[in-house]
Amino acid sequence: MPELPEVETMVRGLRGVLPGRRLRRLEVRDPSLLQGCTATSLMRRMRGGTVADVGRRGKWVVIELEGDVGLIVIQPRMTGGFWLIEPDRPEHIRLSFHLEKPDATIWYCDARRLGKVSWYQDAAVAETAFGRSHGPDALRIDRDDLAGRLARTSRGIKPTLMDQKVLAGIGNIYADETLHRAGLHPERPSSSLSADEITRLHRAIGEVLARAIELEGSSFDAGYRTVLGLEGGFLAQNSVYGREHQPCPSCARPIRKTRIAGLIGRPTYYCPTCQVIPPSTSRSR
DNA sequence: CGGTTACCCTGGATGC
DNA sequence: TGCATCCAGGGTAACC
Repeated sequence: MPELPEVETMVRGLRGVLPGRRLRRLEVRDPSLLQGCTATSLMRRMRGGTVADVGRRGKWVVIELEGDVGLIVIQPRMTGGFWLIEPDRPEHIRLSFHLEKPDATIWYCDARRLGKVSWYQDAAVAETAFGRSHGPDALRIDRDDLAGRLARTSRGIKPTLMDQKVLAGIGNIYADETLHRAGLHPERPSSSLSADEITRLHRAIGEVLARAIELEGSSFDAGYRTVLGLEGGFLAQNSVYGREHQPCPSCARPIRKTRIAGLIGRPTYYCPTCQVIPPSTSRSR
């Protein structure tokens, strides 16, 4: 579920609590999430460690420990999330961070278990691993870098925006919102965008993500919540995602829901009036 | 190599 | 109520 704004919200929540705290014990309740390390080795390493910092790389949550303890990287994927409080006691707990002074527990939960947890020796090793599968962070990429990356591919602009190797952090919701804000059809070949369109798109990415972070991300159903168990407010103010048949905020014509090439089984929402493919760049369908 | 699809998992919503 | 079906915010291996 979580895309950049949801992960950023998790990280901000954790950052208020974890840095400086000593970890009495890390409990791995579901070893199948671990990548490249065993539950025993991870628990042994973490025991007694002190958290130095919590950060975000794309959609990764990075928890760095002091000394040579290394760092834990958590990829929440679709349904992963953290809980700082006990509403009842969350379901689907996969990791428990048992803190001390005062005693407290932070849970990492993941209903669908698609998320991943890994351990890295140090920040440089983690950075290298990240770089192998990711481009620049969507909040930091500059306009010309984005332009160069789009020029290199003819696939639809939406699958390209969601490709973490191109830029890191955008998923299905924010791709749709960004493209609507920029007035671009999701199937426009990436390399067909004009300089002006790229500038618009770059600006829309920054604006949409910043707004979503302010509103603490997007919640629906029983999915994503902030670390305090609260719903994010973005989907109450967004333009297209999840709004099939509802009026476009710009032109009031109905939003359309569809499926597009390159994105298997995932919905795409757009405004057929505000987001059109110019005749010169249309592809046969 | 670029682009696309199958598949990983499971809970919740919807429909009959 | 019970059961079947569909749906989902991500990512990667494998395929054409």
